[in-house]
Amino acid sequence: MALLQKSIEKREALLRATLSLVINGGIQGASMAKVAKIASVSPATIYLYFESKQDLVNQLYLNVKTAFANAAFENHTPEEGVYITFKKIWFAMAAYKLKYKEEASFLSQCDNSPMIDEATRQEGLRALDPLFDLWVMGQKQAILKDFSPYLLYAYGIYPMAFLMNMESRGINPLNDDVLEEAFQAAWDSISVSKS
Amino acid sequence: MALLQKSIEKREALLRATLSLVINGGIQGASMAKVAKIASVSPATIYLYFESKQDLVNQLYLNVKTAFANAAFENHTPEEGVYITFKKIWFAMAAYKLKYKEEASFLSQCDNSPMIDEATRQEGLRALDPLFDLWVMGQKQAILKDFSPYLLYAYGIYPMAFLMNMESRGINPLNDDVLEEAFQAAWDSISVSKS
DNA sequence: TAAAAAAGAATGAACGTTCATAAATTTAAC
DNA sequence: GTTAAATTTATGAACGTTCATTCTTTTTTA
Repeated sequence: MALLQKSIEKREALLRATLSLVINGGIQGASMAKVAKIASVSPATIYLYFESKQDLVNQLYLNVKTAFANAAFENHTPEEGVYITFKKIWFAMAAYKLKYKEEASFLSQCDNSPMIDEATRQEGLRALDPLFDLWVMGQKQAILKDFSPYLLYAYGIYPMAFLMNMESRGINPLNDDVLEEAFQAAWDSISVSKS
Repeated sequence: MALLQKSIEKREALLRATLSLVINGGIQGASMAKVAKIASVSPATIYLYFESKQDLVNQLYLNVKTAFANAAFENHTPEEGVYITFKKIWFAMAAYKLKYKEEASFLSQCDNSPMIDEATRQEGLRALDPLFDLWVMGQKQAILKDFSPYLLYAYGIYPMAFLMNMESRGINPLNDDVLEEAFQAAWDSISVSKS
């Protein structure tokens, strides 16, 4: 038990080391030697926990994506209606990204680069299933536009990544007012207009 | 003159080679040796045209970003009003991204990774100045929401990158109808609602 | 023939990964 | 309950390769 605990800690230290290196220098900035050094471990030890560098990065991706989804759906209560539920998810996602900036930056880096296996990417996407269910529910009730789930995601969620990037670089700081504006824009883009 | 022409061609061959390697394997997939081979040139020759690998990638970024902006503002006629002008820009951008998928994929890869110098990134952003002018114009006329330019960009333009990624992976094919829907979502998100 | 451009070979450093070995832990015997 | 064998876990050095870049030489151009 103590052993298992120790193993888990070492595994997580390796994942954390990889995360911090990737966000600062991309995947080519995260060499196995550097990862090992930061995690206070021999390079060879990494291979007791991960098959390869690719496996290490894939698992990091799944880890972070899952944590993100867990945060997003922490108080998931679809019975409260589409608008309230979406708003909760949206702000929970924003809160996660603001709290865990490194993780958020890593995820947005992964989404547009060939760094992650396509299979792993697909697996990660499944963590967002509750959101896709909500799309369907909203469309049945004629609250959400009759768009493909990806189009709804592109406008409902994806822009957050851009805002977080700008926030991280200090270009466009986020506060509660800006967040409210952003949410309003998201809702206006995906919801059926009331005119 | 013939020499200059030849030089320009060789330079462009190098940029093209880099582009195709980066989009398929990220920046670490684009080794100088591979770039040289694809451009039918010795590795040493690259250094007659570019200072370093970083310089090569930076210049590629500026090249592509400029071409993108040129396409976006090709028929730029702000005197036609905010809505028409934005719609023209939006569809011109979409057309460029659909026609030059490799370039579009490269740009979206650059935007979320530390692959490009911050200074170069800033320089590239300036190519989009006409769009930012349009934001101001729209806000003065109370047509566009009173958001920061980045927030307007996040919802007006940025989602396109996501849609193009999905299109490229064959996950969510784009046709004229989907494009119209996407534009509608963009406009609804950034424009003052008519209620 | 002088200068510029390009080539290929060579550079040391860094890469991901593996190897033989050493330390730590568990198991088994008494 | 102690000890010794067996097994697991971890190591640092070393592997062959590939990296970005440079050096020397050859080819092309003016």
